[in-house]
Amino acid sequence: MRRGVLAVEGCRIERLELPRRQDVKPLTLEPTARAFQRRAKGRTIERVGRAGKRLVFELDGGERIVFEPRMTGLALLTDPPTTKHLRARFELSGGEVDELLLWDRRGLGTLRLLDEEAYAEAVSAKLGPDALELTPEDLPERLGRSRRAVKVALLDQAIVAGIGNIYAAEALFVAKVDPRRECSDLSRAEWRRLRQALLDVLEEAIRYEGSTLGDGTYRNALNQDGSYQSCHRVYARTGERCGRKRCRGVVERVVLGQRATFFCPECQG
DNA sequence: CATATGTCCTGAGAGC
DNA sequence: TGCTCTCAGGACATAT
Repeated sequence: MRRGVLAVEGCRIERLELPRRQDVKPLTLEPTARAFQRRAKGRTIERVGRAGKRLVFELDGGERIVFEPRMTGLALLTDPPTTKHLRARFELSGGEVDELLLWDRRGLGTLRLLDEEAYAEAVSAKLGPDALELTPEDLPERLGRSRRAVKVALLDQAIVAGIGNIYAAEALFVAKVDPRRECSDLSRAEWRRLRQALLDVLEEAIRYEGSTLGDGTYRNALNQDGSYQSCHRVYARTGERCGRKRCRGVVERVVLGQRATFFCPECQG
């Protein structure tokens, strides 16, 4: 998502529109709309960064705009999937593109404008190391004594930042680790495999521009489908044969920590 | 302190 | 057709 909107770097925010409709709940904003618009206006977006799953627009002057898309939020440079769920429109000047749109069907996402202190407190301090920069020691150090199911722990952003439900399931499959296993039961070798699987799966998914599921949730910044869904080994493949050579298993679905979890009970020991 | 659960919101698809 | 039910790239407040 970050790569798709890199073109807004160097752009100046001329105006921020926050469309409101009575048939959808307004975007969760901090601070309030007027203050947000006033503080954003005239600022230049110096850099587009990322904090786990959040998109971070670093402004001149040190403030940051943080977009947290949750399930169905998108950042776009072109027309969104529907106009009904357009949540914000930044009118830009002086750069490669002239607008940045934030769209969110379910509206669970948030948009915040934070000074450096608030950012450190409300964002940085709440996130563990980034999943793409995990060291071999991070997982065993942070989870080695936890009694939680390993899949639930991987989704905890304070442990590791950036892992979502699809990629937790896929990485556990690649690493041959049962998602239901208690963290404290995993061996060093399993933690090592899991780290490598997370890096591989996430990097591959980024190259494929994410997973567009059946309801068309995730799209890239140009409102095009991602293609990683065709690479899913277990996610949403309940009842299908495990793709691993010589494995006779069938993909199962269980619920762990309120989230659907897919795995092969045969080869994920 | 660590871990579990309910809740926020909208729309698609299944089943009757 | 129209209804109800379940489910969904997530995170947080609150309870235990």
